[in-house]
Amino acid sequence: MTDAEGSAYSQSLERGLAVLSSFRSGRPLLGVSELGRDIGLSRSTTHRYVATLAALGYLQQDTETKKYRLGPRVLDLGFSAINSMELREVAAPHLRTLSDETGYTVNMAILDRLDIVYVERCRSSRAGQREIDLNLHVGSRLPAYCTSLGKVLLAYLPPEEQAETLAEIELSRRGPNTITSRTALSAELKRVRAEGLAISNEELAYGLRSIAAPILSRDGAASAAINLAVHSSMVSMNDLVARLSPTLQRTASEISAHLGYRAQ
Amino acid sequence: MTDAEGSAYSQSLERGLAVLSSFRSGRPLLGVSELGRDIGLSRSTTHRYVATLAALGYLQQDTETKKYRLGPRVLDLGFSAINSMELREVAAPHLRTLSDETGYTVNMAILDRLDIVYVERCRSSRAGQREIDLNLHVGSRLPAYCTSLGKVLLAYLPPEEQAETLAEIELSRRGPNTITSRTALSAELKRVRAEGLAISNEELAYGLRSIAAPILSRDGAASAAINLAVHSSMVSMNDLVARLSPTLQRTASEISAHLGYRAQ
DNA sequence: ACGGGTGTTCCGAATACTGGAACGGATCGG
DNA sequence: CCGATCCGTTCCAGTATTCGGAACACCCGT
Repeated sequence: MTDAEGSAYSQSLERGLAVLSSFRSGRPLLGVSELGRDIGLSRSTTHRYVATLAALGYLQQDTETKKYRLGPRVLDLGFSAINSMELREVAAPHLRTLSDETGYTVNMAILDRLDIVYVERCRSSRAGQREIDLNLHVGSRLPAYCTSLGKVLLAYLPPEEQAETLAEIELSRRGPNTITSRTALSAELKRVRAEGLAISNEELAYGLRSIAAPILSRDGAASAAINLAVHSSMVSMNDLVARLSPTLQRTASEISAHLGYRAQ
Repeated sequence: MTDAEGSAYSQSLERGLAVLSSFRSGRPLLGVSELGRDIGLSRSTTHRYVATLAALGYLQQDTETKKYRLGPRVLDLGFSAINSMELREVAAPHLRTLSDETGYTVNMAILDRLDIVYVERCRSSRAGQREIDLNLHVGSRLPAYCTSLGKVLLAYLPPEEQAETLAEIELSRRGPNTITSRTALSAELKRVRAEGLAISNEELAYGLRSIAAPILSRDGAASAAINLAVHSSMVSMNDLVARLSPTLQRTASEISAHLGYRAQ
């Protein structure tokens, strides 16, 4: 096991982060033995990582059970990540305006391999409205291929990268209209790229419609995408595209412009 | 340098996390040399950590500048942290209701040593209202001693722990009414504990008023606090306490009850 | 009292880590 | 055009750091 990953690699760091990553949702409290079993390390080794993480504030030990939970220090990391995006800062006020003007929920997401990751979210201020939730919040992940945000982001990938990505995607059915054929998806992405607008009509889940537009950076790449999400009982597809897409696209262009993008 | 921290400590993990932590707000793009200088490591050693973090998706290399930025993987960590709190899930709907009822911004925070960390935030839906922002969002930190949330959390600390914490706090002036004497703060905390309500009248910043109440867990400790924040031009102090504190405290009690707290 | 679970500590062995040196590229100013 | 100087990256031998088995103290249900 001399150098499987190349010599420029820190085993300890990888293992320590593996410990940290074991604390996903649904497993908030973990013990040393349990963690060791998960990762495949002895209890003593695991304990050293855990102790280190605890000393640094990334983990906290529960005084009763002696098990560990994530510490507040971990929040810092996550939010440095979000805030290090000038993107988000620039976009936030535009998104709020868009949400207020339309009365619908607005989201912004980036692409991480096959997933999209929500980085900003403005819920509709319209009280009493049927909420589309799915337990979505900043940081949530969804598969790219069946969301309007994801399709925009995929569409603007450089050709080779897009091909590689598409090859990895597993096109499982998620909603009534999920695209399950690779050729159909490829064609759809071409269309999205041409129009600068992606539409998802119940591709992710029943009752869920959305349209999305790209945020373009200085070099013309899509660094993020924004969408408008509505419940199908509230807005028809025609209405969504005809009435709301201009506003959405205008907002996207404004944000792009603020980020230094110049249309040629 | 044999064992400064005790033998149960992983140097590599600490250093790797130090690399990650260097990416705070305002420094989104860092190079290997720069990082090495910050932490006090050679470029080669730093590079190994950086390469490891990049391979795992915690960092991304900018193709142009060859510098590194935080990767989406870091978001996962932060959000596992937040979501691993049943606290937050239980509280969210109550906070939304409270915000809708009152029309003001509602926050929830926990204590991390001398700071409070926001873990949930419901902005006032009342359009056009003067926004109190200070660039606050989930994950933001503020000093505990000059915020209503912080004073509640400090007030409910076990006596010894409270004493230790107070000893560490630096009481620098932040707003017109910041408490800058340790004895005054101690007396104030006693009052807060007795009343179950903390008030901050321009202690953190000019024009900022808030009241906060504790969320109590099964063992009677304050696991979090919630507040109502208003602009001083909008609501008088009397109004805030007389009209809004009952609603705030009721909401706090409801959340506490949901978490298993039983008043005796 | 027992067996099996836990978190924790200790230790010698060994391996994964360290940092100086060197390479290749980019960017600068002369 | 050319050194000078920064950068990220790779290589390497020496050793500090990490490894995991064993043992301890503790808690539990039997």
